[in-house]
Amino acid sequence: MLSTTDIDTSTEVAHNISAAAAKLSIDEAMCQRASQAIANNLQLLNGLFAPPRRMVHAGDLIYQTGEHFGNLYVLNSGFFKVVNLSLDGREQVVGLKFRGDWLGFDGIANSRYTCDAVAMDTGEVWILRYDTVLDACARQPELMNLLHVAMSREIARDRDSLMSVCTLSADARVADFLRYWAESLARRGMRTDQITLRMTRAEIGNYLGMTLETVSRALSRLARNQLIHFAEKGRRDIQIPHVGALAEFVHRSLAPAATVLQ
Amino acid sequence: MLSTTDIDTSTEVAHNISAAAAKLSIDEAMCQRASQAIANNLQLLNGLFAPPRRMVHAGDLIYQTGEHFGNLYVLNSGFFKVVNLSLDGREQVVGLKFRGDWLGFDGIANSRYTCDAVAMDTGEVWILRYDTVLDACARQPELMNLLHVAMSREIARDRDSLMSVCTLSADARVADFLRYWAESLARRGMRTDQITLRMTRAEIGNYLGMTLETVSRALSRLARNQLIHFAEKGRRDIQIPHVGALAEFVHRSLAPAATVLQ
DNA sequence: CGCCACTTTGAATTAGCTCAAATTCCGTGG
DNA sequence: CCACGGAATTTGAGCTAATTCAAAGTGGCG
Repeated sequence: MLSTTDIDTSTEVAHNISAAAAKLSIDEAMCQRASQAIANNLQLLNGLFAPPRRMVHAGDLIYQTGEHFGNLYVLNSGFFKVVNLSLDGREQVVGLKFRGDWLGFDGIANSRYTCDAVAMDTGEVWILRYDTVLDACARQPELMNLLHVAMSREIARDRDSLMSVCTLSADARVADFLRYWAESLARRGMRTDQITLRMTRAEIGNYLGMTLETVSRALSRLARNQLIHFAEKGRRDIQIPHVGALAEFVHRSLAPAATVLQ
Repeated sequence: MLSTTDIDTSTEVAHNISAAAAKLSIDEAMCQRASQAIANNLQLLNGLFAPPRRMVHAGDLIYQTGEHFGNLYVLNSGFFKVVNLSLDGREQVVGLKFRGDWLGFDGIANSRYTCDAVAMDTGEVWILRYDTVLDACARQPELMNLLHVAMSREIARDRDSLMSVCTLSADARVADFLRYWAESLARRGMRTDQITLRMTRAEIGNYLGMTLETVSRALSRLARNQLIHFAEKGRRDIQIPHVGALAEFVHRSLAPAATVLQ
């Protein structure tokens, strides 16, 4: 476990806790609402812009580091990864995107995209010209809010990723990754008992800041402890009998000693 | 070094490289422009809103996890940290903020702030009601752009943080942290040859995903190798003879073997 | 001036990495 | 439909970077 600095937060701690709880607890009703909200948002965008669509397949680039910025993208279906590239050749998966998510915000600041956006499966991307969106925003407060909420979510999610990488053990990080993936599906009305990872162990490891071997070992340990099961054939399909158990495991793995994986 | 997945980016690689280069190279002229741009932005905001100001001191909370969202904050002076809290009590420094930066974007998505924003020194914060900003945005494209650019920057910066933590060794991470801090000062027209860290080793370690001892050792190694010097008295003040040398060290530490710190 | 928080440094331990080999999977072409 | 080959995965063994634990040193502030 890594160090946690002691930062003064004496006041309103109880308030904090209950608010933080809101980050986590995921139930059926919430998922339905989330799914409906995503559908509504897509409908709103469709009504406003009737945007051109692009079908993509695994490996297709939506946009690329250094490319001139001009479009934002909204994902109607599919699974996508965002890959940061550094000068010295490092590649880092910094985000995963699903139906209803936006792509391209990183390009606004410098009129160039600062990462690659890559499809991990067949999907449909809606293309919105940023200029057009801005114009519409000025007239449609609802749209402006939608846009800001999307950016705000991305900021909050990125921070959670950093916290994961900085504070969790490898096993917990993998468990948390699966929980996040399942939860992302749940919020979009998809089943979560059986999920198909669209990423290799190497990609997962890259995203989580560990080697592919460590990912493999962590998955094996989770399976040995019944937190997940592999489908008979193919190790890309993973059964998650109870998503809550993964969250619980992450929590448990923070406790000083005692009950961890075998 | 951690794994880097092989992701297909065969096309336009040269384009990528030069674009990625733009992320890094920092020169005098660029800093002057950046500093001027920040001043202009602050002036614009002041003209539009004449926002109420708040003087803060080290340790003061600007806002707190769970608190109802209503304001955005613009930093006129000072140094600030953003701290993510998790249900289970983990604390993670997820961002550092300086003059011209905004605080509070994380609150837009769920009408509650999802982290704490804390002053690390004396400073002045401008308080903007989000409603008011939205109204003004609808009439002032320039303001809307300003806001989006600020959010976009934050997204891009968060990704860079994640990449640092995931791909760099402890020594390189500390060096990169110092480089980032110095560069942030440079972009605001402040001197960078002698900087004062406003964070304890524990806080730096938390931010970088390592223990305070590792931070201390890394700083000692950097000093031993003349990349930095400690002021005669007090280990909070650090001299950086040549910021570029830090970037070069980070780069060098990525090379398979050879020349690393002693 | 003395306390307390922060920092440094050392020694021992360990989580996760590297290297290596065996196995499984999947797409392709016969 | 099946055989083949390359890519992905698993697992083991040894190693190393970073952690933990401990103790001494230092500095700022009341």
